[in-house]
Amino acid sequence: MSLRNAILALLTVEPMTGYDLLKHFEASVGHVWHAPDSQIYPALRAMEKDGLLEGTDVTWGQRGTKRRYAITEAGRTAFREWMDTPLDYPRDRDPVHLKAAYFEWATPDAAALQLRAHIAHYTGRLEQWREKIREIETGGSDMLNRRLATVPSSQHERTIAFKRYTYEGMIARAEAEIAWARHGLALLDELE
Amino acid sequence: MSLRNAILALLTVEPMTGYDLLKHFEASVGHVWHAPDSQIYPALRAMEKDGLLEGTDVTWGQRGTKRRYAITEAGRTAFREWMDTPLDYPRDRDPVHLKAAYFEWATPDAAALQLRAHIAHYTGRLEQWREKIREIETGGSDMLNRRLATVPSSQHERTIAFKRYTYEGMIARAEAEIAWARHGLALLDELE
DNA sequence: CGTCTCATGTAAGGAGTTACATGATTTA
DNA sequence: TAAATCATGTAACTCCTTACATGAGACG
Repeated sequence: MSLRNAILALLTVEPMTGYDLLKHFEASVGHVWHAPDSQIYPALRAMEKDGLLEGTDVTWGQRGTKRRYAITEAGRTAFREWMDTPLDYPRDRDPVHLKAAYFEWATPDAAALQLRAHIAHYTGRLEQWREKIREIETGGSDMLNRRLATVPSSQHERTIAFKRYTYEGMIARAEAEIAWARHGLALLDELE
Repeated sequence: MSLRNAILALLTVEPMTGYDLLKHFEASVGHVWHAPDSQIYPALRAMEKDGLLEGTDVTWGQRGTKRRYAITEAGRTAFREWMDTPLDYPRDRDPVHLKAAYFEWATPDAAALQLRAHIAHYTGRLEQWREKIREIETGGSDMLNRRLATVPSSQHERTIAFKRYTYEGMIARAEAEIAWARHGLALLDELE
């Protein structure tokens, strides 16, 4: 249900088309929750059917139309409810650590390569998340600015703080992963 | 494909029935990769069909039979190949952090409750992973001992080191999650 | 006139969950 | 003899991925 709630979260700011949402998934929420077009469009139709959204056709250019979705009161309620409900934690299922447990079956070079890929992966993410925090701090985040415009200024601090807090968590995790992988490279050296 | 490889990893030690595997998933690999019976049994049949495993019916009690699966040479090769191949990293999709980004929509109490649940979740995992490391260190891990019996003693150090390394990674991650959630609780207090 | 962006889909398949089922064997 | 353990499934469903498709509008 997280996809639906990610969509609801974005639509609390303003009505959007599927394409708008797609772009926001790529540019902002996507750093925490990815969703491709093939998921978004059907989800929007289903959510409209369920009364969480209301879609209206908007003309686009000469002949074209696009569908703009607005969150309904039921949608807002559902989102608030989800926000107040504790999540289920899925059982652990971690391919990277599963593999690391059997590194004696890999060649040392292949193992090292994979640890370096792990570092590269999280280093890349780190950059992106740090960039998001920079955007938040400098007020350069479009989506956040539009969101702030919809809430009383007494809520601005909270709203900003939680976005920042989220990315800080992702960064801390990435740093832990990088440290672990570096430790693994050292271990491979030692064992050779 | 990780499920299949987790199964192959276990069967490199000795042939097992679906039920044996199920128990090992609950007790050892399951701390890194969970799999329920409804996944394991069909997977075993499919893997036998693909030539990765060879199943033989074994009598059990008076009338019963059970099927014991042994890894084939093709299975061993496939496992080694997987071990040498870098993983694809899935796109980020993290419900906890997604939610944290919109904590201003939750009541402060509900947000705090969820952060405490986060701490409780990872504290529990932490205990289990620490216990696994203790088992490894004291030689109290059945599965590891049986695995060690199948490899030359020159490989024992590596084999043990990687198991330990894996759980250390899980522990580091859990500690980062707990620290993040505590930070979140402090933040909620501050903002009130 | 071509290419990029905007716009929206379908279809097949893989992975995993939940619930529903059944029956033999061992052990207390 | 009852309960726990051993043993093995099926069916429906959700979520997500990958690939395949199409077409209009804007811009240079």
